[in-house]
Amino acid sequence: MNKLSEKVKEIINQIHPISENSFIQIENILKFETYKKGDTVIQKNRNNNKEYFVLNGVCKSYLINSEGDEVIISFFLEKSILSPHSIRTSNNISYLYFQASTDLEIATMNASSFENLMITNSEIRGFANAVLQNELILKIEKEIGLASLSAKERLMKFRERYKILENIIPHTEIASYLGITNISLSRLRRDLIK
Amino acid sequence: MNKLSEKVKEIINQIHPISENSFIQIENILKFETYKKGDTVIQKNRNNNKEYFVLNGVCKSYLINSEGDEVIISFFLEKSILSPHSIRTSNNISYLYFQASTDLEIATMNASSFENLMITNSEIRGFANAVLQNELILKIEKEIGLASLSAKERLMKFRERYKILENIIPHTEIASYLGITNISLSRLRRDLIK
DNA sequence: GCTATTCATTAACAAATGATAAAAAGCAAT
DNA sequence: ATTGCTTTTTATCATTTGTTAATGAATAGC
Repeated sequence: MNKLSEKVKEIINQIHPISENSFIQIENILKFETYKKGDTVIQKNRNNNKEYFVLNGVCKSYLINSEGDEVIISFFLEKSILSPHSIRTSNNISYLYFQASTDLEIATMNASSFENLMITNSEIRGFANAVLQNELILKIEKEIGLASLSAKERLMKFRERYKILENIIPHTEIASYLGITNISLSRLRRDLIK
Repeated sequence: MNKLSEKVKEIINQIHPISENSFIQIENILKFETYKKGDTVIQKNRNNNKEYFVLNGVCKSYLINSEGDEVIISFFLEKSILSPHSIRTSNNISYLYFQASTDLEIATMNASSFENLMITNSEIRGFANAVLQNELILKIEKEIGLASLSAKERLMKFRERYKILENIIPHTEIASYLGITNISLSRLRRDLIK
């Protein structure tokens, strides 16, 4: 097995361990892609029929709000899975942008092929459900943070979860993710040094 | 077909129309329950193996944050579907509270039976995926609201979506849902009268 | 190395939101 | 109707966060 497949296996087993046999079924439909920093991985309102594993680098998802500003929804670090196809598309049309925040190495699967594996293999179905659960748990945690924590507390939590990002990603994007202005972020960074 | 089944059919077709034949498969596993205002529908950390349709009344989901406060996550109005089992439980253990905000009429399905229908019937699978998508879309919309709108704008959006709620639900809960204090909510209500 | 450009910080002030406390309004039980 | 209890509003003041503008730091391209 090549090194990249190995990494996919690691990601899967970290979320929901599956048998070697089940993994081989997944491996058979894996493809690999690379993106340069700034490249669009998935374009909003365009066709998309893939599932994604982030093997190396950082990817972000975002939307444009009614005032025309980018709102960062999520960061996907190395060794993680992008939001599953079933919830980020409707009729294969994406309703989010996904963009490479750094150079990216990615593994993909055809979403229909994966859906077929899910149907026939209960282990893989279990894995897919675990991914869905994790997605929602993350969203709820973020929601609770936005609804009930101060900006300073949100930044502290962000630092726990996304240690490296603060040195890699433009602060404007981190601020957007946290729901504050980049000026506020700068102020909080100073306050937290003390 | 009884009136309650009819209502379930309406809910399903509003989200993702399915054939009469597919609906009958669902109807076969429907059960009906009622709750009094204030009753717990699903208890956090307890076993749960059901899917839910809200036929009448309003249900809320919430969590207790680290400061011990209730944080309202969602409201489920009449003719809607509770967050699907797959994403609100792990090994059938719920990680959210669901409570009746008003007297409730509910239809339930055994989640495992429904999963089997999903596996064998692609229409029902399509319906289930549509429910998942809607769930995530709602979450993202809420997230964007919390991250990029003022409290006043969030209240205005809330009023568009949940017209009736402001006269039914304690304002403390609405405030919690909006991520503000009930005092702020009261202030905003006054400001918006002008 | 230099310049242009973007990104991050700082300052000063304005606006929004929170905290506390008290008053008013609504509601339920008698 | 009266009492007691809960919810909502109002007022005052403190704190947080946003806005605008200016400065400083980092970076890419030449």
